[in-house]
Amino acid sequence: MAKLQKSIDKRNALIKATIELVNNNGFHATPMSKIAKMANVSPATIYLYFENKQDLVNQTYLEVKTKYTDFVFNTYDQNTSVKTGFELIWKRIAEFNSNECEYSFFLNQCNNTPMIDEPSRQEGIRHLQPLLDLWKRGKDEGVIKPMSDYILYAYSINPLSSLMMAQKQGHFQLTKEHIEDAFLTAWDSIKL
Amino acid sequence: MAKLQKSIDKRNALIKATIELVNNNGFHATPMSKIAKMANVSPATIYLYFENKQDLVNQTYLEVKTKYTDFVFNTYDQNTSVKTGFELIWKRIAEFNSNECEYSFFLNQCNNTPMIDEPSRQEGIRHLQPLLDLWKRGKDEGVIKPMSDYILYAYSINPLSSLMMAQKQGHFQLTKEHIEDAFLTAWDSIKL
DNA sequence: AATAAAAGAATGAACATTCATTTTTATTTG
DNA sequence: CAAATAAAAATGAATGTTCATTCTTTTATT
Repeated sequence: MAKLQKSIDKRNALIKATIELVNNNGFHATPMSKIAKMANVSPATIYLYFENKQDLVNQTYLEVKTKYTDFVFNTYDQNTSVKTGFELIWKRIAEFNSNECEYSFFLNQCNNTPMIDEPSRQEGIRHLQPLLDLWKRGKDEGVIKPMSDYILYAYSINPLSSLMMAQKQGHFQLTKEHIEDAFLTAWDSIKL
Repeated sequence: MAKLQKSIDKRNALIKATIELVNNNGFHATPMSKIAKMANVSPATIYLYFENKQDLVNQTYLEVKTKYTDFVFNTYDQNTSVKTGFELIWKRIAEFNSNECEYSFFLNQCNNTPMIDEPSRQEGIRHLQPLLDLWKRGKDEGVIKPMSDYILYAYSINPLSSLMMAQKQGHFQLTKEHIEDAFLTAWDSIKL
């Protein structure tokens, strides 16, 4: 195997291990030694790839956030109605939450704890720009309530995280119908 | 001051310090020594009031959750329409989130991380029973969508937490109008 | 043979918890 | 009521462990 590929594999294994361990134990209860063990690597090797633990978790966050937004905006087409555009994005988010539960859970934890440092957090938010642009257009066209983006987000996107969390904790099983209901509810709550 | 009173004061100071420090640093980045210092107490004293760190944070969680539900259901009257009942509860939750930001933030962090152990988490959930009962009645009367309580919660209650988090991070300022908008949105999203 | 990557063991700091004393409060006795 | 004693509460320092990070040596690649 080529040298570079081997390095990438190691880095990926480290990031994967970080996600799994942090999801189960939280950032501070996840020792570097365990991350190393799970990635089949010596603790010292982590420091060839990352500056320190904070850097490891920051980079993990940005990597996951990038996977998220790449997936979410992949099918998005700017040249549609606001509603259609929103539906495309929303359903991709739902799909991601459902299929990539580990990633979603990790992002959720990052968003709700002081685990990630501020610059990385800011950069993570910037990835959502296409959705904010769509909402801007929706407000201009008078089809979306003229509310703060934070409120729109809180009402239409965040519920998906809550559902995912509830599902992860085994409280119930999300079905296709749930998703359809939830989408209509989301749209109802932001449309004019 | 009476002896017992003195003890309660110490315990309260410890719980207050725990909330503040965990809010800012997270559970595992909050050493017992700092909690002790902030409460003006020796580290050893903590162990007179709590078994260990996990017990301290579990008890803090239940205490805050109790404050929350006591406040939230205080004005609630079962003998009203479902909508009125929901409005009473919802607006109290909004008020609590807004006025007791520290408590809300703490609860939010507890709900989104593996910080609290499962039995305490379960007990915390049980406190919400009156709201679940109201939803049951609403579904029976045909005024609330026949969806899982988790979805109802995700759509009508969780957004408040998101807004509170956004506000705490200084992204925007919640006003009376925001709250009113948000309530209508919440009701729209669960009513039939 | 030279260089780069990786490893395991070592280091030192931070931490949760306990221990040995001291201080405060309550109780008994003259 | 006051002095003496017992009990409880509180403390600062000590303990043993865990951990992030670094150092030195070994292994793989060029």
